[in-house]
Amino acid sequence: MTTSDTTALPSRREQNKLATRQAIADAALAMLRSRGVGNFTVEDIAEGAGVSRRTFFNYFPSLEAALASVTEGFLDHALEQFRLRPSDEPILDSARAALMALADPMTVSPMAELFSLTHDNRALVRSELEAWDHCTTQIIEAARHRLGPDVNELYLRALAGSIISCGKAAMSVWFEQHGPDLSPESLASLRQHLIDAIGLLGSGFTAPAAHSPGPVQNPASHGTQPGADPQHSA
Amino acid sequence: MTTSDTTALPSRREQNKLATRQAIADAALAMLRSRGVGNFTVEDIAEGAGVSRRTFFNYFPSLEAALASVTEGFLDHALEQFRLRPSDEPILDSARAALMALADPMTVSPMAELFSLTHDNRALVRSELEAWDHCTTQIIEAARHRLGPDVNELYLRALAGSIISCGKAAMSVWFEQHGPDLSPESLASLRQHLIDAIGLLGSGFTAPAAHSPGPVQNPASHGTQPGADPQHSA
DNA sequence: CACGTATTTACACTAAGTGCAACTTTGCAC
DNA sequence: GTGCAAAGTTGCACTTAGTGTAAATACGTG
Repeated sequence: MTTSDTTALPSRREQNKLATRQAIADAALAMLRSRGVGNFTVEDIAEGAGVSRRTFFNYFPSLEAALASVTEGFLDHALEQFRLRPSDEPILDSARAALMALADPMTVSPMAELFSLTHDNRALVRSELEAWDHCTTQIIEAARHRLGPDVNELYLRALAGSIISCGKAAMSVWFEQHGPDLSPESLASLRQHLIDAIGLLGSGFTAPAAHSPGPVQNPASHGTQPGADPQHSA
Repeated sequence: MTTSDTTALPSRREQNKLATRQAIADAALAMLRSRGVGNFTVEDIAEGAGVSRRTFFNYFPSLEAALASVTEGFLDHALEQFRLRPSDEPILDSARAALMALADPMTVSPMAELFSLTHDNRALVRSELEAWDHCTTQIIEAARHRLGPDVNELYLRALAGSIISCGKAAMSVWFEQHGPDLSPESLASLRQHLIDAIGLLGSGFTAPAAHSPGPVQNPASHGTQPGADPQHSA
């Protein structure tokens, strides 16, 4: 308690660690930008961050992990929103609201860049998957906490996994359509994809629909309205 | 086309390759069994398979990949079942049927062993995730093929991802409850979990329910029936 | 059997990741 | 400020992963 700060004081040491970590992550992204995937080493990143190779490994277990920290930040943001939702809100509504926070320019920007730069790399994709998976377990924890200790474990995991899958689906479709375009229109489209995906989840995927259903107004606030007729055969 | 065989003839060379691949995968699993995760190298596996280290890398890009081939085989089996379903069947019904094939002793056995042996390894888990993810894209392809080229891409991806998530959830809950127990009762429980998970998905997760709802008879054959009342607020 | 092609292997090399001990910085008490 | 202990950084040595290349071996076919 040297200086009674307004909010949590990370104590110089913590601050420095955070700064170093960020410097490394930034350097990694910079390398990715300038040299392209696979054309630089951990040593390059360390040098770019003004730190020794050994220190790099004190912060990240691998080159890929350093890049995946972007995704982690992205997802942590959504997670935080989720935790802030009132606990009597239907879970899918909370999920929708949390995902909505991702469609903010500042938040998607690094993610979109990472998307466009990695696209086709094996090891990178693995680390991305790990980040999404970690987010899933966090949602499970948050939801368990919200719903009490007696919730059906299967319900919890299937739901959390599906929510994440919907988020991933929306992101990937959006990116495929708009690339790294962050214009308001593009972001509106991302938001709509997120809404639609959660809508599909809430209605049990009863409406295959045709190609792009266009910006349908969010059908109902309590997203679980099932589609009118379950005409999903060919 | 040297010999017009009844079905695809793998031609000695192909056979050998397959055999080598299998020998390597087997050796990897054997090492995992005998030494535990992290206590053996690629060289050990190669030696165990009677093959050079370089040859190992001709077949698998990493040690983890060799182990994940178990998971791949497991999921490929389900995928195959999925592709065999009539194309006018509701997708969730097909998914349930395909997942059901996983609850066969011969099929789960290696998977269950892998589960029990890896449990807590970082790199291993990454490769597992990759396998599930690969399966997701395969489902997307299969579903796209089934539903025609005009399906909403978001629908496709969100659905495929959710199906996989439900399968994963069922597997993990089952394993946590039963460990590597492959008795008929245990397998019946796995089947029920898979049915329940797809049921939840089909009904838009409208029923948090309490702990273990017990073996509910599969509610309806056309799995997409939404729950009676969408009462999912608190 | 002989020949062309596919596969395996040995070898060499770069880079990942880790343990350890020396060194530097920070937080804190006096 | 000075000193000290704890936390963090670095260099070094070492094992293992993963890849390129060219020689050797096995296979399929005439």
